Amino acid sequence: MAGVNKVILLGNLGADPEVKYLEGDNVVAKLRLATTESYKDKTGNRVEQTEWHDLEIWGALAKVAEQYLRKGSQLYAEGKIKTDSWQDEQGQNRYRTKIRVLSFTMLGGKPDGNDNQASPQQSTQQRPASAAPTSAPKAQEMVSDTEDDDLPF
Amino acid sequence: MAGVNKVILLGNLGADPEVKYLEGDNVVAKLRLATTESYKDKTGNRVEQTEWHDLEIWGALAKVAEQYLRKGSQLYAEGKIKTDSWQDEQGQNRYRTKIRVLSFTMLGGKPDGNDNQASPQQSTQQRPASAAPTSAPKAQEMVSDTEDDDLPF
Amino acid sequence: MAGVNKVILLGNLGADPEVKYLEGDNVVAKLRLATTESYKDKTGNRVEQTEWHDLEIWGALAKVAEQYLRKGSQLYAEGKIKTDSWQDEQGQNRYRTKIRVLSFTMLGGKPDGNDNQASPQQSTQQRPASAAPTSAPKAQEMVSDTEDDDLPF
Amino acid sequence: MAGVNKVILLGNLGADPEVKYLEGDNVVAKLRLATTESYKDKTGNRVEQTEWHDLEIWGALAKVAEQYLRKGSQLYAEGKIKTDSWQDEQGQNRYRTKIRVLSFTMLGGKPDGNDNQASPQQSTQQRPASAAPTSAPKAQEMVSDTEDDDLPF
DNA sequence: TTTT
DNA sequence: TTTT
Repeated sequence: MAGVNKVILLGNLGADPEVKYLEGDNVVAKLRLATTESYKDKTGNRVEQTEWHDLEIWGALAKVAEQYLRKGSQLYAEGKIKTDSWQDEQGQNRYRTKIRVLSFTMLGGKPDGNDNQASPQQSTQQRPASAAPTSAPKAQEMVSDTEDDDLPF
Repeated sequence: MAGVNKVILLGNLGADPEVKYLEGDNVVAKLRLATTESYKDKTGNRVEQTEWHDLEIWGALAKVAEQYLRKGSQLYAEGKIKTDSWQDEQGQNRYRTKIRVLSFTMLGGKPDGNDNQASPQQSTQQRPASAAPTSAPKAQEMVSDTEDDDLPF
Repeated sequence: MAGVNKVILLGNLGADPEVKYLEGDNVVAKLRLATTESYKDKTGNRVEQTEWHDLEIWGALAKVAEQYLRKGSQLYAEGKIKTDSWQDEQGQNRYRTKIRVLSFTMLGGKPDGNDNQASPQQSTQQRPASAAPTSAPKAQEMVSDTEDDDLPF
Repeated sequence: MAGVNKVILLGNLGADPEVKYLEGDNVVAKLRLATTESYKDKTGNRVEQTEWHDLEIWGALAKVAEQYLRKGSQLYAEGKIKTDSWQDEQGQNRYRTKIRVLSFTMLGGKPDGNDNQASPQQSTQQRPASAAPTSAPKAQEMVSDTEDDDLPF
């Protein structure tokens, strides 16, 4: 049966995106996103609880993330849950769950550091010139993974 | 900042719920849910990809799950992502991600086995009499976690 | 700023889809979907409240709806809210809100009538032969609007 | 059958909230929220399309909205669709759809006007003293409708 | 007008 | 380990 596997997150980045350029013009960006929930415990004290999420963004979307997202950025993201499993050296099953982001939009949060946004020059330097998007979306657009990418997952 | 951490799943149970009655009248039900996605690969062949999710349900909701859900049941669930982390014996960081279900509704899928639904007697036997819900929801209602439960997580 | 306008519905169809074939090979299917909520009022009585939604599905998705959905079908749908407004003959502002469905999946609900599913022959008769999908999705797949359709809305 | 009727919106307010204090300590806040979508048309031009939504917030949540939300505020909101219908003087069926907000969180967007947030004094003046919340949430918390309110809808 |  |  067709299923639904949908995640909606709104939070802040714990660090700048980590971007890797792979063979075949593939790109992946990894993000750490914190979602904080605040509630009152039974004694009436306000408690904050933060959950950290590993996000993975592929393709053209990853380049947008690289260009616009920074540590501290406030982000709305939609995606799906993916759990990798493997056996470690001790023969034990290991699991790691991440969110495959399919679309996101940057919100008003102010990123960390001096530049409130990386200059195109800067980020171009970190990647092959051929990877430069010909028509980059603006910073505050909803960008979507077209999923016509034939990535190996 | 207040965040959003929301998961929406629709799939089928891989096994009957595992229910544990804890001290202090707490109950937890653990479920394995499969969400299957079907798409065409680049050669035009239809491919099915199944993702397995660990669901955790607490309190009165867990009792409803115990009573009505079975291996094969089709389920719509909403909840949030929670990742537990700890150090194993080798001192390595270990992670396990689950979905804390906050509401669910059972869909038309036919559960496995002879009884299409566990009899109240059966499931009552597995738990302290005091835990019997005075006014159980019907099978196909949207049931919600009130979260006034002060559970330790 | 980029926004989010997302609707998630799970309910039953109040009638068969109404399908119209337009010029230029466009197709639109209109559905009426009921979502029922059940809760206890202050006197402890269980109350059911049903909300009716106007769904609109375009393109290839509409053809899938025509082929597989029937009065009574249980449906999970995602889409976005669209409100049309116009002035009536009295010069008053009129509004009508509908859900533009972008993907859906048919659930286990049993449709009405003798056939539990319209035969392809039947539904083909109602539309131009050229509109027949070359590779129709199966009934219980998640089908998505590609939105490369350049429709006038 | 239990259904799902869920709306997720992220956008900006077109005006300050309109708040009404009703008998029996009930409060309702009405908001106009714009969600903007941006895409490229077939000629490659970027097009912006804005959808306006009527939001309705009840009870304690309404008071938080009154206190913190302003024209221009960026808002994430969850709720459900409600359509009112009635007959007008000409005997015609009329419909009006709104979103009953069940939780929201204010994002980083800067509200319009001189004060970036209404002072408690200001907003207290507009309402009966008895309506003052004893322990107001902070501006950027996710606030939720408890729905134990027995409102007539 | 659906469903349980 | 589910489902179609």
